[in-house]
Amino acid sequence: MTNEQIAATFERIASLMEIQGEVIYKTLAYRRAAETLRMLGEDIATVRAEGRLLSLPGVGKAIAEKIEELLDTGSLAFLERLEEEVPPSLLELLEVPDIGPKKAALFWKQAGITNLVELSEAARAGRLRGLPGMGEKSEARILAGIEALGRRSKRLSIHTADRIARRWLETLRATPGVERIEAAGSLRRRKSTVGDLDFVAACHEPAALMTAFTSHPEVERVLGQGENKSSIETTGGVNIQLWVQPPERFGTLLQFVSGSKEHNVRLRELAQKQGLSLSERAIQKSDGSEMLFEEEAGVYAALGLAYIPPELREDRGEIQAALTGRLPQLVERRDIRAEFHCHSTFSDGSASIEAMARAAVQRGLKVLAITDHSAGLAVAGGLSVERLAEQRAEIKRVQDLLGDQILLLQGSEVEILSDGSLGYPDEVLAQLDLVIASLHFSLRQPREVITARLIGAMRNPHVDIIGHPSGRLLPDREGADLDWEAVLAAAAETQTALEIDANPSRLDLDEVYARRAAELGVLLAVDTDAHSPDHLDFLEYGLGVARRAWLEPRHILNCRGDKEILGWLQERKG
DNA sequence: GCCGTTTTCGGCCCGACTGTTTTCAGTCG
Repeated sequence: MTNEQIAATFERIASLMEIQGEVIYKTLAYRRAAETLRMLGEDIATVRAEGRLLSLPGVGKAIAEKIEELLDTGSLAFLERLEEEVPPSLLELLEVPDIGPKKAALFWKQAGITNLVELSEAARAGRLRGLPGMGEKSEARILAGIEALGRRSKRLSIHTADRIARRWLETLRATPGVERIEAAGSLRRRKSTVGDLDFVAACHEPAALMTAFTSHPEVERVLGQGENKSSIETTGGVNIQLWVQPPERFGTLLQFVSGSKEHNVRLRELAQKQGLSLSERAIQKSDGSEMLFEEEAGVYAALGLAYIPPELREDRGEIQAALTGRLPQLVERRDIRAEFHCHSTFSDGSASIEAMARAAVQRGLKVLAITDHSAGLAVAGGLSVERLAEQRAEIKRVQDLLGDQILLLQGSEVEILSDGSLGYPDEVLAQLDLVIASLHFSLRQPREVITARLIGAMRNPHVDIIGHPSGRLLPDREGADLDWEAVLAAAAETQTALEIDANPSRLDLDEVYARRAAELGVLLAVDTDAHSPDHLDFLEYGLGVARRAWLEPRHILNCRGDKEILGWLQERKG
C-alpha cells in the first residue's frame, strides 16, 4: 500500500469512529497520522523497514502496528470490525454542509438512514424535522446542502482562485469604512489548489461590509451572516467566507484566518503554556486583560517566535524552528535571476524569441534559456534538427540585439520517448547549451517502466534538468506512478536538477517531493514553462511551491548568477 | 491515541454562527 492509501484508510477510521461517538482525541490522532503520511516524501515501507515508524510525528504504538498490518496484508482487521458496526455509506453524509458525525449518527440510529439517497428522501418527505434538535429550518438547510453538492466546484487552481479573489476584493474594498481587506486561508499560504476562499477585513462598520458581501451580484446563496463573519456560495459554486474585526484586531484575525488549522492549534497550545489564550480577537492574559495586534507579526513576536511566513504554516515543524531560530531563509522573487524553460513560436509558444527575451529583461532576469520542444512531440511542433539550426541563428540575432541585458541560451525540452530514448540523438544534444528532458505521453506505464524511463534520461550526460517530473495536471490528472525514492536518488547521484514547473496547472514537483529532494542534496529549478510573455509571471506560483518546501536560494539553480550557471553547465558537459 | 523545558498520567485551541433551545449542541474553520 502507498502512503496515500494508508492515509486515506486512517481518515476513514477517524470518520467512522466519530460517528460511533468515540472520544474525539482518538479520531484526531488518526487524522494527524494521515497528515504525517501525506507529507512524508519517502515510502512508508522504507521507514518501516528501517524501524523508524515510531519516530514519525503522531505515530505511536497502536498506529505503528496498524501501518505494519496494512503493509503486510493490505487490509486491517480493526477497520473491518469498525465497518461492521458503522455502515461505511454513512461517510457520504459527512460531505453535506452542516452534517457532522453527531447528525450522521442521529439520522442513522433514529431514522434508519445510511446513505445520501435515503437522507434526501427523508428530508423531502419531512421526516427529519421530528428528530431531536431538528426543525423545519434544519431540514431545509440539509436539502439545500445536498443540492449544493452537485454545484460545488472542484478545488480551484491557485491561479483561478487568485483571479476570483482579486475581483471580489476590488469590489469589497470600495465599501465605505473598509480600511484593509485581503485574502487569507490556503490562498495566502500559496497552496497549489484552493478549496474555499477566505477574506479578512479591518472595518469600522462591519454591517455595511457584510451587506455588500452577501448582496454581491455573484452570490448564489447566503450560507450564514453574522456580525463578524459571513459566508456565501458564488454562482460558480465557490464558497467564500468573510471575517471582519476592527483595525486594532486585524493582526490576530489575519493570523487566525490564514491558518492552517493545524498550525493554529499548535500556536494556541504554545500560548497556553505561556499562560496566554490566543484567538482571532486578541491574546488574552490570565488576568483577563487583552493584548491587541494591528499587525500579524506582533502576534508571533508576543509568543516569543520569529515571524513564520504563511507558506510554512502547516504544522510541519515550523513552530519549533521559529522557537529555536532555525526557520529557513525562504527564497524570494528577487532571488530569481534565471529562467530555464520557455517556448517560442519555433514550437508551440505564442511569441517570438525576441518578444520572450524582452519580457524576461523587463522582469529583471539575467539568463533565459529558450527550450522549444524536440522532435518526438509532433503535436507541440517539436523542432527537427534543421529547424534547430535556424533557431540557433535567431537566438544569436536577438542576443546581439540585447547585448549584455540578458544571456540567452539555446536549450531544448527534449521528449523522453516511451522506450526511454530521447527526442534527439546525443550529438545534437551535445550542441545545445542546456537540455531539459520531460515526459508528456505514456504516463500510465507501470511503475518500474516509467521510473526506468525517467532515470534513463537522467543518466544521459547531456540532460541537465528533468522538466515537470511527474507529469501531473491540476486539479485532476494524477502524475505518473513513479518510484520517487529511486528518482530522487538518481537525481542526487547524477546531479540532475529537478524542475518545479510553475505553471499553475502543473506545480510539479510538488512541495512534498521538492522538500525531500532538497534534503537529499538534489538541485531544484523553478521554471515557468512559459508559452507566452505573460506566462513568465507564473513564477510566483512556482515560488509558492518552493517556499512551502522550505527551500532557500542555495537549493535553487535559478538563484545563481550567469557565470555560475555557465560554470555548472560546463562542468556537466565534462 | 499521542505526548512531555511544569506531566509516563492527564491533558489535548478557541470563537462565530445557526437552530433549536430557554441555556445549549453541533458544525465549521
